[in-house]
Amino acid sequence: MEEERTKPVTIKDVAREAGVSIATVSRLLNGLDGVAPERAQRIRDAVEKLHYQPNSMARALKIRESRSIGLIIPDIENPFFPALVRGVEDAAQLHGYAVILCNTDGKPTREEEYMKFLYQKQVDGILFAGNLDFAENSHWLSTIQLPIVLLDRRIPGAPYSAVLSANEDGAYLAVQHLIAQGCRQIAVIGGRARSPVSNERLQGYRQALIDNKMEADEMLCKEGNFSFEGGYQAMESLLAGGKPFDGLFAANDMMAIGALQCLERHGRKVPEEIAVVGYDDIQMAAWYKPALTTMGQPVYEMGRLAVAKLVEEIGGKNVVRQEQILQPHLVVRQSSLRKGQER
Amino acid sequence: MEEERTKPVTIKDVAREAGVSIATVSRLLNGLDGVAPERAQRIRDAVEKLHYQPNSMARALKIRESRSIGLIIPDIENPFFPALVRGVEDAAQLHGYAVILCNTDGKPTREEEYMKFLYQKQVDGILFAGNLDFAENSHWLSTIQLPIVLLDRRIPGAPYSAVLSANEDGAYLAVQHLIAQGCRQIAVIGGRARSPVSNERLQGYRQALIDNKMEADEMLCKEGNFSFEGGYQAMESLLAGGKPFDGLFAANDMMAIGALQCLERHGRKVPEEIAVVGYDDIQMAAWYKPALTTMGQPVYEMGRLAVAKLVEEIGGKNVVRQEQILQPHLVVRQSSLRKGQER
DNA sequence: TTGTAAGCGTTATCAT
DNA sequence: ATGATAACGCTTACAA
Repeated sequence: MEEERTKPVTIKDVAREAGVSIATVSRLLNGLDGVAPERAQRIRDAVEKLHYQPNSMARALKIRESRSIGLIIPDIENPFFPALVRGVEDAAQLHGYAVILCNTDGKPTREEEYMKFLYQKQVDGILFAGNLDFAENSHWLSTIQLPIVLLDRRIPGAPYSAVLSANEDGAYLAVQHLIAQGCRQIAVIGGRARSPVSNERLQGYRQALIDNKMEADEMLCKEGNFSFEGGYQAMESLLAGGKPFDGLFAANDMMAIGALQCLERHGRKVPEEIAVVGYDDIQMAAWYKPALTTMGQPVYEMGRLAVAKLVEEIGGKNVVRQEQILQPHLVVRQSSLRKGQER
Repeated sequence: MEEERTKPVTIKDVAREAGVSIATVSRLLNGLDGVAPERAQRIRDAVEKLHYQPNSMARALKIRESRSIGLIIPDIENPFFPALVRGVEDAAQLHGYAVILCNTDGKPTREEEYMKFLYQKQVDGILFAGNLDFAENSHWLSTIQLPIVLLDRRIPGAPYSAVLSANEDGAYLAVQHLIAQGCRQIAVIGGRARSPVSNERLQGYRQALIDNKMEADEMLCKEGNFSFEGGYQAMESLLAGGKPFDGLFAANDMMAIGALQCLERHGRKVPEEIAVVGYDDIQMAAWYKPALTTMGQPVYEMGRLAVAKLVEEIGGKNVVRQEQILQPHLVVRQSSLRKGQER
């Protein structure tokens, strides 16, 4: 019935079909007024008939915006990130942006590669949840004029807006809670050494000890790489250290669960002997046994806010650098609950 | 020292800087031979000096390929998908493709919207892990000439290649295992009614019953929407049904864990009273207590293979439609293990 | 209100 | 070996 098309249909085809110029088609499609109703209808019919879909590459090239953003995260398999990604994706879609997902494994080289990749891809902006370690010796990053919003972290010296949660406050609350449960020797497992998130949480831990006139003990401070295995190993080493402790704060839930698993293997009772608090409130925290006390964060909301801020910066207005800091909240569960056991 | 640039640097700038024509620059950058070594070096220096990054939009427009692919999935927060996404992402990156991530919540309308969105974005191909009824959409889908590879599902009537795992076989093995553990009345919780994945697993369940001369009982078959809550509700309804059963096969781990939680609430012993097998082998399956017996799939590998196939189809060669079916494997854990308790 | 035409930054054809 | 130059599909002055 209709002719077979093999080439994609362009604005030219629509114009020809409707018997108008391509400029008129373009105007109508972009919602500019000044197109006669009668021709407007003819154009709409043609669009319909030919299944015309504008080529967004051509459009992007012309108006210099691709309507896509990059999202750089360490690892989508880390249970903290899916909810974040979801928030980003939903908000981006609402604003009409496509999201290009990039996993870096936390490797600085991959972070830099992806930045360049995204820049070439002409993304309008980047949501960055990495460590930016490469930036120190990368003149390149500062020369390009690309809106960047930091997600879930503040990076000292990086001149970008950020959306994050109050990690130091959160850790402080977590440790306060342990103390309120009667813990007197509180061990801690941090994430990667250079990670700002980890450092802030460690800082909150220390501050809580100080405010409660307790001593921070180097032997009770281990590093766990934010992973299950890291948490397990750290606990192994804590136990081997011989220094007694009755509480544990882990800088994320994965490590907390690793530690829990190790404690169980060693026959140590949680929370009776050792009370445990994690961070992030991943799904598993609620389902693990014992259920894990942890700090919840408005992750999805963080994703949304970050997109909103990025879109704002892309728009060019309100380019004030700004940190949006959300408050985490304590979720008390079994792993830290010693009922009426103050001493 | 150098002039400040505010506009992005183009191939023109490089050409001027190197004192050659843009054609020569383009040739060098595209690895075509026929550029004098001396000039080649001048060009490379200019590229370096100006931090030139080719505009991939312009390139895409010209050569009609965007080097990006779309990935459509129901929900990144469902623990099955992160590993899949990871496999896709890694492979895509290796092939030089950007991945545009799209969450649909399993809603056919969103799936269709995203398809069109991606088409406009000029993706070179789509990896589709959704439920869209392709028969209804075949018209516009066939007019656009876009390579599509089905991921983790076979969709009846959809004329596309697919990478998936043998769901029917997997379910069959799972149920066989339950029977080997002595189960005689095996209940089942399926996913969404329209989901091909769910249907195949239910089919495997039924076949195993038939081959063992056991009766499938409608009262022991519930639907759980692939979610934790769905599994919980389904078990609630199973228990309320009054029909006794001593085994459960759930079409995914989330539902299995929901069911486990419900069983625990009701004080039913697993695996002694009821043995449970799930599907997917998500992280949590190993850590839940009791640890969940489940069917593992080479998820990451599926992602990789799907990208490989898609890239192949984009390349235009070997456009034979093809199903790549990977084998799932049984992971026996505590939730189904009745030691020597055959009867 | 409408059309013509000049780009956007590339690649590729054609002379030279 | 190299350089003009014409596309690619779109937006947008500028003219009419």
